[in-house]
Amino acid sequence: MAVSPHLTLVDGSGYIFRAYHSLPPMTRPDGTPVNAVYGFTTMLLKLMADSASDHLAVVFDAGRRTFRTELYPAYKAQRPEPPEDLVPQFAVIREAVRALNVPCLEREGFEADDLIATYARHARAQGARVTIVSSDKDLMQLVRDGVDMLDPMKNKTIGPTEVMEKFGVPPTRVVDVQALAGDSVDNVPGVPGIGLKTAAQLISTYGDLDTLLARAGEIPQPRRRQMLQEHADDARLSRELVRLRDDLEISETLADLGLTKPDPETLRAFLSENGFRSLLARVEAVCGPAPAGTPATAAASPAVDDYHLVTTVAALEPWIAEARHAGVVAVDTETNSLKARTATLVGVSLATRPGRACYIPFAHQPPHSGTLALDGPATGPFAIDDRDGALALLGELLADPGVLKVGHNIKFDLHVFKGVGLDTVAPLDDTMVLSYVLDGTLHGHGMDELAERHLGRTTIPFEAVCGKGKTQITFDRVPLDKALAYAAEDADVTLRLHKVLRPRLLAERLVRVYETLDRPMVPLLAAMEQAGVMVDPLRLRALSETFARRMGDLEDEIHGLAGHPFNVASPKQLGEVLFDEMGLPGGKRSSKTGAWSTDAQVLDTLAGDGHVLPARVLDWRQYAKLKSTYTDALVEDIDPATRRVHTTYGLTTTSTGRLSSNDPNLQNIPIRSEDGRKIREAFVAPPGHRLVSADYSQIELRLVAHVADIKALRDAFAHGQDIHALTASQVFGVPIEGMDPLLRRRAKAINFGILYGISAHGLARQLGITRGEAGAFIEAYLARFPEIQAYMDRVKEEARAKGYVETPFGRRIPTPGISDRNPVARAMAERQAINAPIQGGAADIIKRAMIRLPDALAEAGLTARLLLQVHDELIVEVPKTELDALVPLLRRTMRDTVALTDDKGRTTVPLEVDVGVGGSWAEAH
DNA sequence: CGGATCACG
DNA sequence: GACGTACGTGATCCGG
Repeated sequence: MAVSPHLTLVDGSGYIFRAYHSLPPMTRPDGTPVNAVYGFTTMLLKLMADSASDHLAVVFDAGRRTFRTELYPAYKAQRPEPPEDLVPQFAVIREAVRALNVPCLEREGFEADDLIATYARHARAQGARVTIVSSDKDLMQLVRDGVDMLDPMKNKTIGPTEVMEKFGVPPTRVVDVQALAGDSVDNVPGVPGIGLKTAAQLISTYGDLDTLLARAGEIPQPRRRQMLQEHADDARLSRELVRLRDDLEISETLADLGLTKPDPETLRAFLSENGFRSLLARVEAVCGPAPAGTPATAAASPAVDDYHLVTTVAALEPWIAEARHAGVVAVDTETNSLKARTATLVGVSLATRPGRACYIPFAHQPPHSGTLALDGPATGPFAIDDRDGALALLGELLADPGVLKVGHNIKFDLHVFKGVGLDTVAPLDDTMVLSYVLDGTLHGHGMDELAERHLGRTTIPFEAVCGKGKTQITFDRVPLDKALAYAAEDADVTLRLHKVLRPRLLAERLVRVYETLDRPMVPLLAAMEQAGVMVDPLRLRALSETFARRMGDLEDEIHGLAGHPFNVASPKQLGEVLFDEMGLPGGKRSSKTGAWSTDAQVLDTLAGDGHVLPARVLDWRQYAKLKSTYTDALVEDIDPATRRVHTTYGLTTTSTGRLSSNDPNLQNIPIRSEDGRKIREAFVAPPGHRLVSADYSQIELRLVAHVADIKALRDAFAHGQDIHALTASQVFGVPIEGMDPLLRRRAKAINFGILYGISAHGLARQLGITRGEAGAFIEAYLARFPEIQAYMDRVKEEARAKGYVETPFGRRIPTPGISDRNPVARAMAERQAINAPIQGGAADIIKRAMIRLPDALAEAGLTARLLLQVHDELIVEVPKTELDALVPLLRRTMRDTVALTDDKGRTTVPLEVDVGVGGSWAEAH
């Protein structure tokens, strides 16, 4: 059966910039930067593997001058030059495309978009389907029946519906809308005062641009009418600029663009030259099997994986010996649950070198069949012959100081091993943490994703082994042959990832961050999770009842006020009651869904105007939140065996280096409201103990004073002054003595704004003042503390030049959006870049203190233990008898483990720690 | 499963 | 008055 051809056209420039900005700097041995080359190559390889299309071409821009710059010299004139380390990569990327045997299309005097339009038209004429790979909105005008787009950023297909969402008109009218709205980034003039929304509305009303311009006199709004009449020629010019030319002469026919396998030797040569060793391993997959006699590459591994099932201690012994001999072993556990602390150990896999691994079953069930005996008697073995003997051997290996244990998210395995009495796993490395330190949140750190990315290997998905949804089985029910293939691969892949990632630490100067900040956190967090915190269920249940009663009363009152019952928890129904039925003023519709907004800000304004219903809903919401998220849910999270709640900390989740806490989240337990704070009374110390809470005072502002080197702030901190009052006195020119509390509150908001990468709008919103007033405050602030502006400029520049920013301790935080063409997205990336070293620096400091603490406690002979971390606060459980010794020790450890110093080692800003003690968290705080 | 809302630092 | 609003998280609920 003939299948219609399918042509994929890749917007090469978009791909290049995406590759460049999504990867940290990389260089090949001769110093040439290659991060964009590498990213581009992997993206194109992935596209070739995933795409169902049989024709492919990559289209490039040929230069800056095009027929459009002839027409209108300002067009795209303010585009910044590409980063200097990207320029030399353009030529290499064209080499990459050629090495992959993919045609490159480009034409002097035209943009890539025009070639794409032209080739798309020809392909359609020959009955082919077309997919354009790009996230450039300018290409959306080409979408039609048989032509769609693939946005590689979001991995999302763009068809007529998506174009309609973006522009408010069908693809055929996109150029008209763009002609009216213009584009400040590309210098397309458009008509002043008309943006995307208005343009779409006008075009929808009048049909097309020419009709609109002809009938502009009918526009009711005087200003809009005048603008349209005065700028009609600008609109026509704009249309010529944005409309793509699809009538270029073509140099290749559709047949010339047919997908062909690359020549393996050419491809190998290219990959070797650029040092893409991990990609070399994929050449066979891309080009077909290598001819006999091809020399093995550096990343060579057995052609067939050497995986073994180990069911006797006698068979296990040589594996342990092999691991000792190698000095490195990858370890992975299989369990019947994702709750590591309580999971049953089902099996363990070990990998001793790439491609060689074993699986030791500990608790597999006999195969399950509906009617017994139908498959004959179940035959073993389903577990290793001598469980205790095997665990003893394994325990020695795990504790052997001469053997590095490598795991992927090894914190999970530490809990599982602890569950079978194996307490010591050291030394250890974690490939998930390595990946996080190297690449931050540029991509996920799951093993499957990393295997694909770094090894070009598609791993067996868990669901392929255990199924999913209702029919999912636990791992102990998986037949041993499948369990072996899955589990051994996990250990194998972990070891291979370690070989790729560990050397990058040194090359990219991240050894210190990994070794002194994140790796030591792994066993420490495991111990904190294991310890848990004691929670009093009676206290929580009593609160639940109180909250339920108040909610019931409020609900009755709300329904009465509305005149009928409705679901108060439904923002949709509430919005209809408030704005459609009651006709209250001030309704805002969300731009996305068109639903009425009913958030606290909106309700608070209405309540302030004397409306009772919104005020009651605010109260109801507070109780609903406290009850469902905390008092009800936390009771369920108490482990009956320990009577404690055990959270799980995320070490590789946040963009800045902070921890996260989940299942349950113990980093967002209420404190700001009176009712909410009561929940902390349920977090208690066991009999004979106390909880101690110690938190850093103003740590992020201190970091600002340090990184931006602000003399006035440094002095204020050095002298222990009230920092917000000082700010108010500087900005508003009032004395500190007898200050108006309103001014101090405003200064405090400005200080927070600085941490967040201040904007007049954000500050205005926070303080309920006008944008102009907020702007004036910021101006006054920057005049008083001029170093802040220099810091912000410096950070933005660093982000643009390197693609990342750094904390004072060397942690790298990628800033992928920093050169985004969309000014809103770019501004957000800039604020993130400004905030990241501050938030991340504070995270580094508390991590250092946490890592130091167990040793400090041991040296002092104390048994107190760390239970919780909440970003700038540590909660420790301590026997009453140790209290007097612990409090000063904890304070000193947090305050003095890390010092903020200048390049001569002098302290720039001191740290301070507030400590509280009590029988509950509420009391201690 | 995405969006709205709201708890924390 | 075009664009959309401060930085970083996770849990719960609704509604398609």
